[in-house]
Amino acid sequence: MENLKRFRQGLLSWYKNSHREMPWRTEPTPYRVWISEIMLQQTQVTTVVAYFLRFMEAFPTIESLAAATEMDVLRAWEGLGYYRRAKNLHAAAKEICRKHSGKFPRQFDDILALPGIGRYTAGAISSIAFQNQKPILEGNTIRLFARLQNIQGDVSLPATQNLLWSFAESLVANSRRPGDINQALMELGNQICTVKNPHCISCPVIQHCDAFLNGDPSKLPNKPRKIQYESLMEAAIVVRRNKKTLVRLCLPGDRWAGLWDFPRFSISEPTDSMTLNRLLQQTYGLRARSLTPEFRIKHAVTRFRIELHCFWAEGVTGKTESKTPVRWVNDQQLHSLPLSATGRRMLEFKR
DNA sequence: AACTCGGGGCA
DNA sequence: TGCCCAGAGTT
Repeated sequence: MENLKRFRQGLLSWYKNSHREMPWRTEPTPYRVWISEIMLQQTQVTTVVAYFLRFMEAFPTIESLAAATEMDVLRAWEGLGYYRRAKNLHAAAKEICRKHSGKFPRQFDDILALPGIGRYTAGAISSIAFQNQKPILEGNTIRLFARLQNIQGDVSLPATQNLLWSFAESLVANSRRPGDINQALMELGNQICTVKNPHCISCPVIQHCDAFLNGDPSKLPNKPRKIQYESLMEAAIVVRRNKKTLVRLCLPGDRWAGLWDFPRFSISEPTDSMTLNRLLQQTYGLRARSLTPEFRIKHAVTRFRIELHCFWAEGVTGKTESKTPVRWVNDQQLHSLPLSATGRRMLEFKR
C-alpha cells in the first residue's frame, strides 16, 4: 500500500512535467473527452489533433452532432479510417439526446452502453471527464503493465487480460486523481515504456518494474502475432462528363462502407485501356474515347497492400447504368462527399 | 477465439 | 517491411 502511494506519486510528478499538450486536455468536458477517445482508438495522438479541432468546430455540441447528417459526420471523419467509429459516434449522439436529454451520461454503465464505447473508452471518459475511479487498458498500458509485473503470458489471452485489468484497477482504486493517473500511465507507455528500446533510465517508476529488476522489459509483452499482407492490384477511373464526376457508394460489407469512391476494379495485372473500357461498359454502361493512365498510388489497408492504377476517362458516352448506387456530382458536391483517403488523394494528384 | 475495420508513424 | 497506434463489434 505504501508502495502504491510511491508509485502514484512518482508517476504523477513525472506526468506533471512531461505530458504533451493536447486540445482535449486543456478543456476536458465530457463531450470533448468522448470525441477525442473515439478518434484515438487505434490512432496516434499527432494524427488526431487536427481532426479533433476541425470536428469540434463543425460539431461544437452533442446536439449539433445529433442533428447532422451521417454524410456530414463521415466527411468530417474522412481520412481517419475505421469509419464505423464515426457512424457509432453519430448514433450515440442521437441516443444521448433521446435518452439523456442531450447531456452526456455520468454513470459508467450508461457510458458503456453507448455504441462504439467499450470498456476502455468508458473507463477513460469516466475517469478523465468525471473523476470516477475506473481503470483503463489499451496498447500503451498493456505493454507498461506487462513489464511492471513481468508478465510472461500472452497478453491477448483472457486470463492475462483479467490480470492486467485487475492491476489497472488497483492503480486507480481510492485515488483522488484517477483521470490523471490513467493519462499518465498512457503517456508513460508512449514516451518512456516504448515498444522498442524502452528508456528505462528515465523511467520514474523504475524501482517498481519487475521486468527491469528481474527480467528484460524489451522482451515484453508477449503477443504472438502474424500479420500477413496480401498484394492486390486495382484500377480506379475518374470519369468526367459535363463538368460532373461519377462516384459510387460503397455498400455495407465492402471496403469503405458508407463512403463514396470512384469506379474501381480489381485487376490481376497492369491493365490496358481496352480491357478497362470493357469493364467500365459492363459495370456502368459507359464507354470512354480515351482512358489515360495518370499515376499509381501504393497504399495499405488492413491486410492488403494495394497498388492502385489511376485512370482519367475522356469522351465518355452511354447511359449510366449500375447495380450499385452511383451519382454524377459537380465539383462542389464532390468536395462535400465523404471519400476514401485514396479517393481524395487521387483528386489531389490530378491538381 | 478469430476476424474485420483505415490509415499513418517509425525503425 | 513489419509492427504499432489512447479498440469495438461481429462471426
